[in-house]
Parts: sequence; C-alpha cells; structure tokens
Amino acid sequence: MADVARLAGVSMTTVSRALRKPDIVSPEVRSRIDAAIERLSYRRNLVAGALASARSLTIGVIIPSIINSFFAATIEALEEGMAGSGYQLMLGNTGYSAEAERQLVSSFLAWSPAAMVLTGRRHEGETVRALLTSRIPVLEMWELSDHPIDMIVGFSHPSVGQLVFRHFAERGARRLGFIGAYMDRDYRTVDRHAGFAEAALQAGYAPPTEVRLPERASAIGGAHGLATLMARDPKVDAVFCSNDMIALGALFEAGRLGLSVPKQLKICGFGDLEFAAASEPPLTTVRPPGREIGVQISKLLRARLDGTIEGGGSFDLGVELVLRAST
Amino acid sequence: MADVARLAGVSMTTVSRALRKPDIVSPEVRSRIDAAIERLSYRRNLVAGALASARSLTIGVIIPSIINSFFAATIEALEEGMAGSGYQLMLGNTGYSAEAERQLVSSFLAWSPAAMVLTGRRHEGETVRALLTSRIPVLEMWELSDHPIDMIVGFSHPSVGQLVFRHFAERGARRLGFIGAYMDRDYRTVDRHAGFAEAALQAGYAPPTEVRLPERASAIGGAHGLATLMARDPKVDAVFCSNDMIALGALFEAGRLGLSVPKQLKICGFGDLEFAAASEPPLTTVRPPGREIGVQISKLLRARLDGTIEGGGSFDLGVELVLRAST
DNA sequence: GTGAAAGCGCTAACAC
DNA sequence: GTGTTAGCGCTTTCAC
Repeated sequence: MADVARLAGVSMTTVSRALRKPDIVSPEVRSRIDAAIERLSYRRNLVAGALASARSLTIGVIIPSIINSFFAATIEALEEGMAGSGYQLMLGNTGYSAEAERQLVSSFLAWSPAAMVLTGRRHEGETVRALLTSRIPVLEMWELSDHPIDMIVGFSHPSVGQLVFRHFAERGARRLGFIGAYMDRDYRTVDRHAGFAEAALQAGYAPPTEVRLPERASAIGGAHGLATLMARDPKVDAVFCSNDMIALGALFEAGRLGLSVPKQLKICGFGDLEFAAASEPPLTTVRPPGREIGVQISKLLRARLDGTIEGGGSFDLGVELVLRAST
Repeated sequence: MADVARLAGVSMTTVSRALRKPDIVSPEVRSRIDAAIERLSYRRNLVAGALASARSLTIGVIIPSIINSFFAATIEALEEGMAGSGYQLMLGNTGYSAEAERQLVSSFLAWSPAAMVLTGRRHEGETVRALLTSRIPVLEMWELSDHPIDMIVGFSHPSVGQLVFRHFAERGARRLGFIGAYMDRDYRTVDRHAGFAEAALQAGYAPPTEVRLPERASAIGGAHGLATLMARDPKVDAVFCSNDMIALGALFEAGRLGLSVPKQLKICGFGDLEFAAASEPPLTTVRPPGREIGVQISKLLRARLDGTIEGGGSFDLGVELVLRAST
C-alpha cells in the first residue's frame, strides 16, 4: 500500500480511504490510485485491515447441516444478498450439536467477524455470552423467539404441525401418524410434532402413532418408518412426515405395501424440497420460507452494518401449505 | 496476551508458543499459562496471528453448489478429517461459474489461508496464477488431471459414462438415451456424457438420444426430460441420467407414461444419493467416492501442512456401479 | 479532501 | 526451554 501511495503521489491514508470508501476521495486522486494499483498489481491484505480496525469484512454463518437442503436455499439467498457488499460469508456446520456450535462460534469470533448468523434460538449459555460480549450484530434464523440474542428471522414450528393437522382433519382423516428424525437433537422437529399432536388432542383425536428415526432424515428411514408405523397401527390413514425426504420414502413404501395414496393413506411432508412436485403422486407439504429468510437476513445485515437500523426484533415469515395430490 | 504472560510470570513469546505448540513448552509453565488464560478469560486473536505469521489457520474450500448433495459428503468428511487440527474451513460456492470462482479465490487469498481446495480442474488463467503466486498447497478435487495446479483427488468422469454404457449393453439395451442438466456450465456432466456416447458409438450403437436440461439437476427436470426423450424416440429402452435427482424424476415419469422399469425402460443415475436405495424400483446408479475424496484430502492436507510430504500428484479414487432394480 | 503518527495483537528470528 | 526485539500491513485518530 505504501508503494501504491508513492506511485500515486498520495499518502497511505488516502489509498486506504480510496479502497474502503471511494466516495470520500476526489475522483482525480482515485483514478491515480486505481492506476497505481493496476500497475503494481497490488492486492489488499484484509488480515492487516481486520487487525487495525478490530473487525473483519467477514460474516460467520452457522447451520446445523450442509446436507440438509432446507438451509441451502437460505445460504444461497444470503450469499446473493450480500454479493457486492465486500463482505465474505464464513460457513460452518454443527451437525445439530450445541457443543459443536459453541466451538464454532468461539473460533469464528477469533476472526472478528462483522456479524454472526446462527440457526435456531437455543444455544449454550457460553455461546450466548461470547456473542453478547463481541457486541456485533447477531442474527438467529429458522425460528421465532420473544427473547432473541439480537434479531431473529423465521417462522413458528408448532404452527406447522397445527396446519398439517387441520388439513388432515378437513380431508377426513381419522387416525393419525407421525414420522420424525433425529428428535433427540433437532428440537425444531420436536416442536412441529408437538404442534401436530396437541392440535389433534384438542380436536378429540387419539394421540398420533409416532415413529422416531434415530438417524438424520432420509428416504430409507422414511420407508422403514412407514413400515413400522403401519405394523404398529394398520388403521392409520394420515401421516405427517417431519421432512420431505422421509415423506418420499414413505410414498415408495406405501406403494410396496399396496396402500393407495391418498385414498387409503394421506401423506404430508415438510420442506417443499424440489422433488416434492415431481413425485407420483405429487407430495402435499409445508413450505418453509427458506429463501425469504436469506433475503430478509441480508437486508437486515446490510442495514445494521450501515448503521441505518438498530438491533432487536423477531420477524415471522410464515409458512404455506402446498396442496398436492398425496393428501 | 501480555496480561496472560505477566500473570503467568513468563514472556509473551512463551504464551504464544504454549498456544500454538503446547509440546515445546515445559508442562509446569504450560499449566501456569492455562490458569492465567482461564482466569483472565483470554481469547486468542487469530487475526493478529495471521498478520504476524503471514498465514492463517484457515483453509479455503470452493465448491460449485452447496445445494448439490454430491459435495456435501466430501465437505462433511473434510470437516471431520480436519477437526482438532486447529484449522477452520472457509466455504464458498461458485454456482458453476468460473468468474465467481476467480472472485472467490481472490477474496479467500486476501485472508492468507494455509491451503485452498477447489472443485474441478478447469479454472480461469487468472485464478491459477493467483493460486501459484500464493505458494500454498492447492488441492483440486472431483476430477483427475495430468497437470494439476498442485494435487488433485478424484475420479474419471468419462469412465463413468463408459461404465454405464457397458452395463446397459450387458442388460440387452438397444436404444440409448441421455438426460443431463446444466451442460453449458458443468463440464463434468459433459465428460460423463462423452464417455457414454463414445463407448456406444464404438460398440456400433446409434448415438444416444439426448436431452439437455437448461437448469440445474432436479426431479422436475428429470420428469420433463424423460417425457421429451420418449416423445422424440419412443423406442429408447435405456436412459443414463447425469444425476440421481434427474433419474428420480424420470422414474416417476416412467410410471405416469405406463412404462415398466426396468422391463421396458432401464434407468441409471449418477451420485448414489441417499434416496436411490429407497425408491421403487431401487435405482441403479454410479457411486462417486464423495466421502473418500474428503478423507483423502484431509490426509494430504495434514501431511502437507506438517511438512511431511511434498506437493504434486493425481489420486484416482475410482467409481462403483451400484446395481439395483431399475436396470 | 488529505497527511503524519501511533498503534492493532500477535509471531519470528535470534540469542541465551 | 525461554526471552528480547522488531516488525506483519493496514486503519485510526487528529491536525491541517
């Protein structure tokens, strides 16, 4: 940078300013600097900048799983939304472990990110403390909370379950089933189940027969899950699967069991993954606002980092029942 | 760090060493330092360390798409393989654009990563130049090359196509079809197609009827693709889909068209995505060594960063035909 | 709008 | 095994 300054005939300070806020440098000086940068093929050292300013042009993003396509749409929208801002996303995944999350937060914070984005509203006390101490914007996502660390953008998981129950009831379902995965770790699935089961009880239904898969959501798990469920209660006529991947497996298994969908068995998923529209029959499912969450977060982030808005707030982006032929 | 040093009664250098290479500090001093760190709740500033040493405890990883589950297994294995090493992965995705890759490489390099991991062997000249100039280990993956930038770990895409052709031929297929997605950007799909079509020609088959989907691989695309393909040539009796997701859609569409699989139509995918084993009929597919690539890269990376091995080399991890009922 | 000076918090080289 | 010294390449006051 000193070389660039010398060649452009200005001070290092001015070069630094031209790089960070081109508007506050006179156009003439700016073009001299640009020429010098080009000529020397100078490359900015962001590490030094981060040390001097005590904040880096980095945003830490933590998701439970990169395999889970739910979050892919959010990340994609977030990346698009932040493109051109000069900020770089640092991605980490926790495998649904709060302990892994704590470690990730701690090592991300060692990089002085400009902001952090976390998934979910439940974190270890240590994690929350470290985030609060850092005094940077913290965005939680994919849930709602009355007491976010800072800001939260998402939707209500219990209301997903309620929505599915009401739909089943309207379609004349009598005996309900539920297949969920990873429920010892993924409490959002637990919340969706709770919303479903409570709504059923309140409406005078028997408690849904429930199969919990120990592994993460998969079509294989869904197929086994449905087989188990139907063996346990052959009269079940409507199954809520906590994930479209599980629903896909259940759909295939229903075919193998000779159950016609939706006539004998209604199947509803969650996620509106891409294949849901292509299956036979096409899958009724609940669509979470995955992309919208990413868009909203990038907007909030840009405004926060510009100093345009203050922190705080919970943003409910809602969900939508996507009616297809499987119910 | 100065405070920790003072409290522990040692120099800053010793604290720094205790943090980076605990073994070279005497156990007694180390425990005094640990106590001081605990008491002051000192947090290491990796940015300062990166500036001073001109390299950060970061590894830049660039993949085409986080949505594409192919790469998820690799990332997961890589993350597991590097756990506890002190290195942090920085993930970026290009959306299959070489231009986006160049920008990502450039902004990652501004962070002085200890190594870079890229997908594929084709990059813009500028990208390669920047990587060579950085003089850090560069790992390419998911392909082979005689002239890697540094090291490459993957498999041969043309041989995937050949493998599928031979399998179709053995099964008595007469007229071949191919459905591929995003072939203007994803040249690995182009390579698989080329291997398939060339093997067919050499064996005296007619050129496979080909449908190119303009969007990224999807079940919807696969369903439309098969409909188009069968309309164009109703005699096709074996279809190679460049991605299991496409094959899944094709499987559903075959059902809607009243074609029995595999009797009237054989379908083979690529990827061995999780649902392939659960579908009806279960999907024959080619399994790429996704996880193995991540494992191998983490091994190579650790050895390179330790100074145990030199750079260079191409590692072929091969592929495997997973025989199921769809062929 | 621009510049001078003073660090940011750590690591590396070298000496002991 | 440990300490001293001299930066790493920027940004940030504050002054003009």
